[in-house]
Amino acid sequence: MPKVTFYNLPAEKQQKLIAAAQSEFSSAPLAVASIANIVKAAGIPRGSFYQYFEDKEDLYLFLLEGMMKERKKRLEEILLNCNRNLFEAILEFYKQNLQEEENLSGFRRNVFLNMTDKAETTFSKILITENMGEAMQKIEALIDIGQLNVSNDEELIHLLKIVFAVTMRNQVEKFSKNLSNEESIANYTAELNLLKRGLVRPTQ
Amino acid sequence: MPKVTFYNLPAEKQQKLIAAAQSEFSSAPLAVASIANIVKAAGIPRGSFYQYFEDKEDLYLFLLEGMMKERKKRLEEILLNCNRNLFEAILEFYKQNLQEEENLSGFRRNVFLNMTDKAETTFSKILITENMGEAMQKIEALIDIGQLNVSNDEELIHLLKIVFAVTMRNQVEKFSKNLSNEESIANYTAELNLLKRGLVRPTQ
DNA sequence: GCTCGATATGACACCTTGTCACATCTCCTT
DNA sequence: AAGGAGATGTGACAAGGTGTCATATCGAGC
Repeated sequence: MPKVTFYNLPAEKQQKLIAAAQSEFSSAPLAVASIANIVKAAGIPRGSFYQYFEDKEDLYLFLLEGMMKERKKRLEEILLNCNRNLFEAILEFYKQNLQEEENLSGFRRNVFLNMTDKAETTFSKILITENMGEAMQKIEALIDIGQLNVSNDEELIHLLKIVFAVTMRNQVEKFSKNLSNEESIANYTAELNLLKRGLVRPTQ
Repeated sequence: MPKVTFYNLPAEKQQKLIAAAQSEFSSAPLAVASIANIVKAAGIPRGSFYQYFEDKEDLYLFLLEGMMKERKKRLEEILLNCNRNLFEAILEFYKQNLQEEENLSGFRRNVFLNMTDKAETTFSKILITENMGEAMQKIEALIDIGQLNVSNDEELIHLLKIVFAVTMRNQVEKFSKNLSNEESIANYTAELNLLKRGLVRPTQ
């Protein structure tokens, strides 16, 4: 996370640096992106960069967290619009993500195609707030648990992790195989339906 | 993949290079590992390295593919031992993986914590052979599809992709949160059970 | 106007990668 | 046995990346 000096910067300068970083991380994955390019685009000297962030990854995760928070907010809105139906909402969320990615920068693409554990942890906060208690109440306000085949909080967390894993895999596949939006949505829908009804044939 | 010159090398020299690479990639993820260390450990000049492999990533994916093939073979054995029951077998497979990782090199750890799309694609071949036809027949020889809640090949592929995604996520979580084997197996078992019975409460 | 801690700056040491001109080997032909 | 062509081996090197540090500058309080 940024150092205090970054937050003390005039908002304008912060934005310029963020924009420069977004641009660089859009055209190159973390390992390939260069600080030289970022500071050049932002118009700051190299030494200053290290006043604001620990290193390249620090800045990267900061951007990622910003994106994640914004996505989380969007998902929560969709959930409320879908009567708290998790599966309806997550599909709509997925569709909207693909839509946005059509225009949007390649940042998400690079994130998905190079998923480090730190990025994944940051990302998983979209769906999963892990710590029991207060956070669970918020989840239960957003998701109609009555519809789900779980009997306690622990199972609910597992369910969310499953949905997260499947969603991520489809996103990655979309980028890595260059699927069309329609193909990807069809795949994702099929997998969600499988998830819903169960992978094992019921014994009668 | 390696160039022909690599395969023309005496087996001993090949092995030394592979061992050196394994060691380097065990102590550092792809982006951090250095060719200098590998060639030093293998006792070959830097220039030679580029006769054998395109670059660092080429070697990395080659190692990964070797590991994947070996894992795939192991999974197939387990499937046959488990009467072709996919879920029983995949759990046993998971357990054995954790066991091995206790002693084994940190290579797998670094792979899981830094999953690029290329690595994931290589890896997904453990379970999924994608191309229809011949490959599907092999899958059907190994997995008792009668137990599964699918009605065609396409759905079967989706099912396998789901299982792959969930398995991967648990592996990553195991490493990234430093879970004990027992914790990780308990989580994985819980998620498999959820998958089997379905995430949505059946409407009566 | 002075002082001191915080911030800004860019030259620099150190490290990596991939290449290339040149040396050496291998094996076929004569 | 000599020659030669193509494959392979080799390490010095250019280009470029990272993080640091000595030094300059700023800014608030007295």
